[in-house]
Amino acid sequence: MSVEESSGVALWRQVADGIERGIADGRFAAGTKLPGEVEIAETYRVNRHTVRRALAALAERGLVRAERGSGTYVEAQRLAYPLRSRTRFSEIVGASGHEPRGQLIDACDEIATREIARELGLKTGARLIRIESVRLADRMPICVSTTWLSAERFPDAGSVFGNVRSMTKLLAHYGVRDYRRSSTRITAAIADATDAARLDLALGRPVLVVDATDVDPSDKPLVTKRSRFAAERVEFLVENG
Amino acid sequence: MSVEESSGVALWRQVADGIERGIADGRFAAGTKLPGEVEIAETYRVNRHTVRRALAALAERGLVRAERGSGTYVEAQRLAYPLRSRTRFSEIVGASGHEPRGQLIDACDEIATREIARELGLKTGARLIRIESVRLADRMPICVSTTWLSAERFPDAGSVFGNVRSMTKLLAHYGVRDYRRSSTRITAAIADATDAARLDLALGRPVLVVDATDVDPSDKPLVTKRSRFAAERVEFLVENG
DNA sequence: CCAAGTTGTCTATTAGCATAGACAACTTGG
DNA sequence: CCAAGTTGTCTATGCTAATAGACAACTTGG
Repeated sequence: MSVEESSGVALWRQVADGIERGIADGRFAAGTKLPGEVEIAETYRVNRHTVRRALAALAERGLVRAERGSGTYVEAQRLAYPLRSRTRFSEIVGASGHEPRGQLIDACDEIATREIARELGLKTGARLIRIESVRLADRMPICVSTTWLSAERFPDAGSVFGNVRSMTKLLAHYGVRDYRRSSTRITAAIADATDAARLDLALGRPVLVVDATDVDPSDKPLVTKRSRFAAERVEFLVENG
Repeated sequence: MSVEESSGVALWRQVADGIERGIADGRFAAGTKLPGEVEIAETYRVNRHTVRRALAALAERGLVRAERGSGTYVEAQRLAYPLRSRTRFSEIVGASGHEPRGQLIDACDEIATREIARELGLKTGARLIRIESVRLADRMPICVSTTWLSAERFPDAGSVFGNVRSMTKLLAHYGVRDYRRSSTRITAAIADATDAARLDLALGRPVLVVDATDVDPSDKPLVTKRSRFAAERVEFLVENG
């Protein structure tokens, strides 16, 4: 709690480290409000601006989030999202102790572009169903996905998804007992207005853009999708070897 | 080896920590010369003045010692000197992996002052033998001692010490099989010219002044002494409880 | 709607950090 | 004794840290 003088470690850094330790050891639980800046300043006996510098450093790293007029909150721990051959949103979220949910935003017919046709092993111009959905952990939106399936193989997929609210269940509905992730490409972008609204995210926040294709056990492509994850809510884990 | 920018940790502190780690893991052995300030500055890619700040911090803590015109040296680790009931210079030094040595400087007869007489349980004016000696670990002087013994009980103690060069052996020579430290008083002073010469110490460096009396198993006083330790070479350990 | 409490932003000042260059003072090896 | 290399000290400059105060913008609870 106390700060050292002339130690070669900046005061704001000492305060930031102190708060981070408080978050790590549970004194400041995820989602709760930190003490006000003035109170923190009194606790550490530093100027309020020094506290603000410390909080800014923590916010930069995504550990806390300041809400003007209200307070500064401990960010929920990022959802650990392993990228394996077997990648299932509901399983990953469930395993981390949260309740996975899916929500249909829109479903419509579309014609395959060359890229999507190649991913799905179809011919350019083949009939597709495009599903826009958002997936949540508890009530926190994690990602929005645009999913393409062959309209021939999965007729009426849109309304099916609207009922089961899960891609795994949708595929099971069409007799697909198992599938796996064949390819994953990751990049990042800035949330546009649509992303921001759907993810309940501030405009301009980073999103992780994931292009992925799932295939059945005989490597035949089933679905291809582009998902946009709220970067501050997830952390992809790539298992090497 | 590399330095971080805008981390809230001052550059000089990062450099100091780096050097300290080098000392701790043996890359810079005790007693050896550190690279020159210019070389260190190039290694860490900082200004020489920043290196000097780092070295000053280490010197302040006694880890290094700068010698003008020559270089900056890693201070030998301080000798751990436990202050117990059983305090034997040769045992303590030997246990820490160094070779203990004693050296007679001078021995003469003296008349007991009131203070020394009280310590030794004699009458003021009793005949004493005073021994001036220096004790070393390997070849490094650790302390100079002035030792008083009863001339009646330990006749010719001076020449005996000159031969055995150890207080324990001197006492054994007179049939004392065991003894223990009964009292120890510690204070500090500045090395005078005599201390400095005998301890191979710079003038003005601090010395630890220890007044102690050893007694036999029946608590009869044997010897009393005043020792002056080179403070930068020892570290007294007081075992509490 | 209001008052209290919160974060956000601005100006200003002081102190320390880091850099740069120059030279003095000293040691060492030849 | 000299030259090279070392630490010590001085001046100077630009930048960041830390402090202080004031006010704006916003949220919350009553």
